[in-house]
Amino acid sequence: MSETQGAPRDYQALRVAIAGRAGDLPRRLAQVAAYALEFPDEIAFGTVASIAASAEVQPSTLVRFSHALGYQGFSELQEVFRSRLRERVPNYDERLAQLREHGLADSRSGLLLDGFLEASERSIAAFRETLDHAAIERAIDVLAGADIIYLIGLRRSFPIASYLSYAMGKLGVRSILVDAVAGMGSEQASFITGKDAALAISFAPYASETVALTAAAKARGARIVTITDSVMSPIAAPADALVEVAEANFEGFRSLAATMALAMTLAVAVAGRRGEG
Amino acid sequence: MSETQGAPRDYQALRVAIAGRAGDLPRRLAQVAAYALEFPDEIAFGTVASIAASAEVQPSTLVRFSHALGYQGFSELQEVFRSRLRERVPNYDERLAQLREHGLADSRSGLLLDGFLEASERSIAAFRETLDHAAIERAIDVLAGADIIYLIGLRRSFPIASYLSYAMGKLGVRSILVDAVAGMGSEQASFITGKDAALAISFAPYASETVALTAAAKARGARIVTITDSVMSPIAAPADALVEVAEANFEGFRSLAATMALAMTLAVAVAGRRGEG
DNA sequence: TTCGTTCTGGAATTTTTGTTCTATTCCTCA
DNA sequence: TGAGGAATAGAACAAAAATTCCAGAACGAA
Repeated sequence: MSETQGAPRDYQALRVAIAGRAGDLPRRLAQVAAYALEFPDEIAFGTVASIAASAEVQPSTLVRFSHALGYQGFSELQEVFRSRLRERVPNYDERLAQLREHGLADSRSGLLLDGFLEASERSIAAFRETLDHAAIERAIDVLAGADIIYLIGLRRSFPIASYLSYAMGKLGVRSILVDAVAGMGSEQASFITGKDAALAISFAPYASETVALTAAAKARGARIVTITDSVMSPIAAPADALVEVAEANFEGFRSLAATMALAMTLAVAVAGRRGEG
Repeated sequence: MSETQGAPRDYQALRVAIAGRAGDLPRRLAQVAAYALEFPDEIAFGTVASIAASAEVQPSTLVRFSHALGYQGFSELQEVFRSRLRERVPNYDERLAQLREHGLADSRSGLLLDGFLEASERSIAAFRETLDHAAIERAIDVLAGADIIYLIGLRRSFPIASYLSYAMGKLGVRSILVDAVAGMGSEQASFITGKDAALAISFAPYASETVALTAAAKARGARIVTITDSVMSPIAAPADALVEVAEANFEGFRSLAATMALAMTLAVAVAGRRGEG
């Protein structure tokens, strides 16, 4: 019966309300407030029990928190968090309309293409969020200081390495594409010296040749720049500079979009750095 | 206990699965399939009862639908629809905030990276708007009907060709990567027959070897699929199927994002088409 | 048509979920 | 230092949810 009044109906207003009251809230409620602002998606989709566990409070605390903000119960508060996601994912409706317009909505290849395009978008978005700018600067420093850059990337990473080879060639940066055709890889790599650098690119499951070539380059005194998907990667350890890229995948194939943009950046930035010096 | 296996874990893959099976599904399940593709938000947020009412089916039908797709229950399917909203692509304002947060706004490499990432996004968006679905279907038809697929792409297009070589190898589609190392290209291409197809990729300024190799393949009776940036391209004329892709560029380097997604689509679609037949 | 199989609707059942309640703990202030 | 009041944890409960089950309808094959 009784109408809920003071409680915000939309997410942005709720954020302001939470932030404003966070100071004079009891300990556990303040804890929930901080959690809510940091993990809104959890609040939107979780259950009282799961959120409570994740925020390390009791389920009843969430209900008290909701009451404190003027809601009748937790469900009412949760509805506001859900509305935020309902307020249309950007472009989503337009994209759907496009899909229909092109008659793709019900063809397999249309959905495939859409899936790969979206995986690329997600990769790019995720890379923006997680990227470590300092790491990229270090990578540029190492590569700009090198005499010759050896590009090591096989299988899925080979397109990246070969693109770098093309771009660096165009920009006048001396580089050698180490391809493992007929065991040539280790021979090519044997010319590497302490004045050079190796740019190793590898993603799970890490090609063993890439790991071996990187280790060999390191052993010969070259500096190592690594592009990979995790600090646990076998080519992470020898790296002087490590850039992490986590690509989204679709149908078992990972996007290359973020890594490719990173590769372009490195090539242009290294050329630029040298041009200055 | 028993693990769910065949069922897709991410939304885009699930869409493909639903669309693929919609044809051979019983009446009410097909009705749910159509509803799910049209109102994914409802599935993500609603309850079995509310969704059932909205889709005009019985609650049990939703559970049956989930089972039909390989899930243990409706909740498992719903989780996939929720993941779509969790992984939503941030909008422009959020991106700007990220840029500032990372302090990239005033470093050269940060701006470079942002520029290349944005060029990729623009390419993807533009491709979505201009794409010719029928052309892609024709390309898939030609490639699926071929005995061996010869992949022709040099310079900037070489990463695409080499990626296709990798993906097709993984998918069990016979292909040969024509690389022009030491003039080998024309020799490799000389084995091509009328049962084969050539997939030629080239963008302005078109590499003369690519043009020559494509013409040679055509002369030997092979069917030609072309990925290029204009119908005026020198490899457009001999094409049996032509897919146009216009990539955005930044600092003189064109993105590869849209072309790469197209390449992945072709590889998976061709493998899928062959799997059926 | 008849038989057997698959599909469907709706109620019954079980599980999960949100909320309430109360004993206990933690502060604050005299 | 101890009384009084607010805050909290955790169990108990009631409501709502997902899932299962089964009788009957629809469908396809013989």
